[in-house]
Amino acid sequence: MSKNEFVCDCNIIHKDVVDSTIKKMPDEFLFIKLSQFFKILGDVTRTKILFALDQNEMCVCDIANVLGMSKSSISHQLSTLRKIGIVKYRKDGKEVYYTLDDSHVKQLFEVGIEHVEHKSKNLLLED
Amino acid sequence: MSKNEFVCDCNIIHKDVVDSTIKKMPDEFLFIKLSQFFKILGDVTRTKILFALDQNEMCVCDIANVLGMSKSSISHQLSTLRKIGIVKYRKDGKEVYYTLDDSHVKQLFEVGIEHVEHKSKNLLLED
DNA sequence: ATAATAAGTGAGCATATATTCAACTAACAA
DNA sequence: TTGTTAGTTGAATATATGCTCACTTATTAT
Repeated sequence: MSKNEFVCDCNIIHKDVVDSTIKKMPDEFLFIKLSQFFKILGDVTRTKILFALDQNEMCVCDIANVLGMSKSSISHQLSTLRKIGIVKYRKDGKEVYYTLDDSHVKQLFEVGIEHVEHKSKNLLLED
Repeated sequence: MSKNEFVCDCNIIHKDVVDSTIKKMPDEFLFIKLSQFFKILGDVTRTKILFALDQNEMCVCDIANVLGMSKSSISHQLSTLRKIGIVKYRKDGKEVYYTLDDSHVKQLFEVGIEHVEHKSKNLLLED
């Protein structure tokens, strides 16, 4: 009787595969961190903000104008991005200037765009 | 009077920056597709499933056992992953075997893990 | 000091979504 | 045929989250 029979509502079909995969799985903490990071990129507004900041340093008002959204919503999102440390800012008078603070974001965009373009190409071929 | 004054509840601080950034922004469709793709990776369960499938081809029951979750929840998630085309499957008798169907996922994991490890290193330094 | 403006923030609302539960289908075995 | 098991699916529930609104803070100008 294996432990796993108590965990899931089905029998183990391939015990060897299951066991070897479990051994290779990183710990819970990494998965939580990893998915939290991807979740940040999983929102249109944040994706746009990050893409925009990758082009230029900008104040909140600038970003709001580029995206055509309210200062408040942008500020809320920037606060999210600040908390997980992928943007940084400097104050200058009344304005707060934001910049990208993560080299990985750019890399992820590149791979992500490659994916999107690859998939839309497939879509065309499927027609 | 610029168009943008009607779009946002604030004045444009840096019209040149705003305009040049707007020019560089890809169209809405790309942002939607891009964030949809990242959103898929922004869930702990899906991240684990994809990581597991990157190690081995597995049936639903196997995956459920590896993650310690119900068949039903895994099946729901696999359906999501199928719909956007990042996993594929083959039927063999009663079992359905899933595999990764996207080379980009692996790349994204690598960059993502790099990010997470970089950030946790920073966390240690800040103490 | 007072007014104006950039930015931040908490509450509330609307929407999205992850899991559970129960019912169902498909394939195999006795 | 009947029972068993792998997998799927729809509905319901609980939770998360993005935006708006109203208010506050900080800074500058008059």
